[in-house]
Amino acid sequence: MLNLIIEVYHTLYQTYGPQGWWPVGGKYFPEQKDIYEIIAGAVLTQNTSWKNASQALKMLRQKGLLDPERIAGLPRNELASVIRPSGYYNQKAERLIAMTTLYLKADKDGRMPKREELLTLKGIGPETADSILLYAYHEPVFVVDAYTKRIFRRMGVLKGENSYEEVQEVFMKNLPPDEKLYNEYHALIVRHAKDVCRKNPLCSMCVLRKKEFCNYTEPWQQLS
DNA sequence: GGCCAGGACACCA
DNA sequence: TGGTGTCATGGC
Repeated sequence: MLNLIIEVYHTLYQTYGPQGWWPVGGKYFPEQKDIYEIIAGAVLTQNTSWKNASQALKMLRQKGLLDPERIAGLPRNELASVIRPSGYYNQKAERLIAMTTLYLKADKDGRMPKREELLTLKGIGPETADSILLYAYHEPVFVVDAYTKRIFRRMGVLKGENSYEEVQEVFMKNLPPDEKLYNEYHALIVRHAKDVCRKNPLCSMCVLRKKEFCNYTEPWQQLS
């Protein structure tokens, strides 16, 4: 299992190369985007294409609102109308204001928000919380999403484990705690799922791995 | 014109 | 716990 999870990473990286998700940043990449912008992006992209989310970010920037102090004090309706392109704008406006308030509180204390704190906010679930910790604060936390579960279940790596934390544990036990690795791996999974998984009736990994270990068949294939 | 995206939550059995 | 409905725009 250990080799498999690492091997898949290398295969994906060799196939697609670096995905350039939120800049790896920190001391390694000084041009890193502002932490707050990454946080806002994480909320705005929930169940939404990055194109739509970035449109909303652009609107915020144009109006000079990509600023936690201003967003925290903005009426929900006003914020909602600005972030409209990201969809779910009423929900997201409320979530973004709550998230921003927590960000400011932590920042004032010179620290980062804790995972438990993030999860107490309505609308911040495990994936968004971990995305914020990983992509904004460079914490070595593996981000699990629906693609991860689907792909690795098809491959047989995941079997019974279903909950977010269970799946996360499988990856973190089998990978070194390297935030740059986690950053790239998650982005590569999303890239591959979009490129191949969705368009191919067979397991996506079959394409990369030449059907060496995948025995997945779609339900309609089992019938015939 | 239908499908779905870098989710989360309330509600129900 | 597991399944389903809801939130909503814009790109393909």
